[in-house]
Amino acid sequence: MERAIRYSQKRADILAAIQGTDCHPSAEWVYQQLKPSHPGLSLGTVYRNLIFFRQQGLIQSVGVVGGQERFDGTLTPHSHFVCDSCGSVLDLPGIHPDGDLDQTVSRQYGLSVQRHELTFHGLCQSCAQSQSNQSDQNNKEETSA
Amino acid sequence: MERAIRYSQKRADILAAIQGTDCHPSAEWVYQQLKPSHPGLSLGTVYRNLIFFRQQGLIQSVGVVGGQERFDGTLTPHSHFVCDSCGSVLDLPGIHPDGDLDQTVSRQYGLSVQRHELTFHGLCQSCAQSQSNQSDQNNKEETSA
DNA sequence: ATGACTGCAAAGACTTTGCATCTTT
DNA sequence: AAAGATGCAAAGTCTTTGCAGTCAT
Repeated sequence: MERAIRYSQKRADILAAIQGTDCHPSAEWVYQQLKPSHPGLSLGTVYRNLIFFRQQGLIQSVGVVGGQERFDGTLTPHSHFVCDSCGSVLDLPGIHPDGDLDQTVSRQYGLSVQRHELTFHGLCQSCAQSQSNQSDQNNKEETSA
Repeated sequence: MERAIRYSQKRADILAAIQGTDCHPSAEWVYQQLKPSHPGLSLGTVYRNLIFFRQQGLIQSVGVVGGQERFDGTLTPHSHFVCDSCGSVLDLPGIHPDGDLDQTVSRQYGLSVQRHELTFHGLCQSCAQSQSNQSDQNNKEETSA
């Protein structure tokens, strides 16, 4: 017998929160986002629904950034950029390897490849800027010392 | 003043353990591996050295698999395969995107890209096999019931 | 001797889970 | 009414950290 699925208002709103942002939220972010409209919301419920949505294929995980798992409501193929300074995650819509790559790797290595992730790391625009300001200031202090 | 670095035997052995395996070990794995030869080893020391080696650029992180961070002593460009069933991590030496890709993304999106990771997911050979055996058995049970 | 490294254990952070209660169907 | 979903809080995992003692230079 199939297990029935009930769409509570909270469940729907948790999914909508993920799908309605491009910040690749963590469980905590979703919880804080919905707390005003759902005062009785529990963090455990958010976690349980994230697991549920991922099992249903409605969202995917972007991986763990700074100790927290981050999620993505966009399912079309795309890559990600992770800022190693502030932890922000950006979509890179145009960037993705060939669709045949999974099959190529499967054959070449005798594996059953189902998907791949291409993730870039570095500094986002604002972190790169503040870091260069920082080093400007350090240089100034060094030379004036 | 530069901070002096002292190479204790434990530190050297922790690094050697990582560099001497292709299993992409976790902190716990390194700890269990070295415990026989270093009975007084502490897990905290392993963690501290992993952080140290990564800062020194001697190892890199493969990311978090099944809740545990996994490390890699191989620094040449290559991709990884993660088995979503057993959590094993494999190197894919031949597979890696163009070297220019980081620069392309930097320009296209106004970011300061420093590196990228290409990671494949699916089932390793042995997990794919046992899973197909499992479903064979399930089919048998269903049809005979 | 100095300062870096380590062991130990406590603390921290994130996530999962058991159970009673509430909701959806 | 039945079964799924939730709240709450405890527990579980992995990792970090403070402090006192040890070790390399």
